[in-house]
Amino acid sequence: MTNKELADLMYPSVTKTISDYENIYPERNIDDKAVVSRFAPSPTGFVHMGSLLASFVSNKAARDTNGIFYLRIEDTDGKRSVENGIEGIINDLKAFNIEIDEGAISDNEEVGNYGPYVQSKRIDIYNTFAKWLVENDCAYPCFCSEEDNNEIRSIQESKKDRIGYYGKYAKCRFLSNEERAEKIKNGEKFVLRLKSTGDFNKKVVINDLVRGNIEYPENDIDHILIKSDGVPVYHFAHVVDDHLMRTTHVTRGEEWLPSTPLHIELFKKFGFKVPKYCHLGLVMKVDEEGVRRKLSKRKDPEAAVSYYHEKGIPVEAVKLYLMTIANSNFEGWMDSNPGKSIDEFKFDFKKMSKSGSLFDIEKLLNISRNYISRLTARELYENTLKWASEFDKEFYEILTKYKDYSINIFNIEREQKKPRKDYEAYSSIKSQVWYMYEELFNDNLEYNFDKISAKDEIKNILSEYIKLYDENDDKDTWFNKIKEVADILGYASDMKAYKENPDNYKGNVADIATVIRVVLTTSRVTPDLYAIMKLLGKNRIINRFNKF
RNA sequence: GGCCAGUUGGUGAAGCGGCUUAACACACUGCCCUUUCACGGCAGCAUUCACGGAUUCGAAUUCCGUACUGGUCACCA
Repeated sequence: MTNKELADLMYPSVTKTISDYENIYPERNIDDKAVVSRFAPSPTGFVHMGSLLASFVSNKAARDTNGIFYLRIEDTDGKRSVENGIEGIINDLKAFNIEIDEGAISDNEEVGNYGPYVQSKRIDIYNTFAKWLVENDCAYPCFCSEEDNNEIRSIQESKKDRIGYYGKYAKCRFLSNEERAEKIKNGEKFVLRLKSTGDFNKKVVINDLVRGNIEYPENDIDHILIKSDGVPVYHFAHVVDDHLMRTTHVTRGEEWLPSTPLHIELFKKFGFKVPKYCHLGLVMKVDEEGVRRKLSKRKDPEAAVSYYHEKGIPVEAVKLYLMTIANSNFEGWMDSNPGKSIDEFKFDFKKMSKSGSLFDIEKLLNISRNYISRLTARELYENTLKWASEFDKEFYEILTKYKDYSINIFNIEREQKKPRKDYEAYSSIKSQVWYMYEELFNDNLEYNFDKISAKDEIKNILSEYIKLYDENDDKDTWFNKIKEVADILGYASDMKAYKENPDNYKGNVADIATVIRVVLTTSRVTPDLYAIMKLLGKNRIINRFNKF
């Protein structure tokens, strides 16, 4: 019995040939240097920080070269799929402005000429390629059960042999086509296995854009290509899809490095060009026990990109952070190109770190803080309002009710060359401006006084001060009045004099200012007091003085 | 256990054989500026690049070995 006859028996429904598909999906008509890259997640519903980095990087590489970036959904494992999982991923990408040229755009729609972009809809294609492999003696049906495989494994373990279905252990490889046909006709379940011609003692070189040349032993394992349910495994789908979709750059996590020799063998068997590989280091974190490990979807809330939305960290800040992890020269580039957009930065795979980088939330927050500080008061108001509408209803209502007032608050020491940097995320703003709103400045206030904390003395200072306060004062006059209070009550109004002889005074102007600040806001850390008092107005100031 | 990769300060990292008495950024500490809070400025923070050997006039940078960390070895991706 010929291979052709066996192939027909195994895949009776196949009507097309590989060359039919080559015609349907021709070489892309784009520049030689243009990168065709993709993001290929399982539809689990949300994007992991590591995948976001991968998609960000491959998107950037495509953009930089006027290439194509597409989204392919790898749903060959039903267990990993989640209802509306595709939409979840698309929304996450959208939120980060990662634009897709082709691929799935919702749970059941897609755009582009190289589809379907959902693997479960490509079974006919896979079968065609599978059939070709059988015909050309590159693959065979395997009838081994789970028990058979376990047995092989335990023999290998006891002999200290390499684990796997290969060489003499590949039982079904030695069946005749007649035997195979008979089993199939009897309705026996089978998987399709690669008939590997690799030699473990020979080396294959992976030319990785991130890591350079890596040598691996050739693959000699007869890997499963198509499962008994007729659905391909990742390895097979990767080779078929990335060839047919004319991918030039495969960007994926380094966990795929060990199976790359298998992928190369498959590409070569088909006579396809091997794409360029870019294996990225994993994104790590240090957990409570001080152990460095991969950022985990289950254990680490910050692994999910939705976490950054809830926190109110601007998308742009996250992108900036990702770029600093991706290419460490990015920060320097930013400094020497102030005001330029991240889009103008030229990304380079070769500058990526080979080792997994630790996810540094402090650094992210710092970037976010800087980013927010450069927004105008109005932009900050709009962004915060948008965030609050989703995550803090109370604050949303207040912001809506006091729009202009809120913008004035946000404008304190903003829109200047060196603005304040006190908001690290939209979610942290409320806790830093709450005292400006009467609705929030009510009972159970906790005052955080510093040096002066005796109630009588504070009352004293307040009553002296309120006699002098005039809300029409300019900043100098305003300050001089605080000095005046200092003098009256035995505090130093001149800092230099105070520093020379601190013992001559009860304290200094700074202490007086702190008292006023804390009574008005409960906090020792606030923006410019003068501006705050202007916004509060004299009536509320008096109320708060009395309330204390 | 086999195979592969990685290992520079608290963190992200630059470094590609002499320009490195190891850049830059974050964090931290101190000082200065200052009415407060910030911002900013300055200074400090690895005599040393996991360890051991080798090559070299010279090594964080090349080679070998060891250790550690991570990945992988599924009809998961």
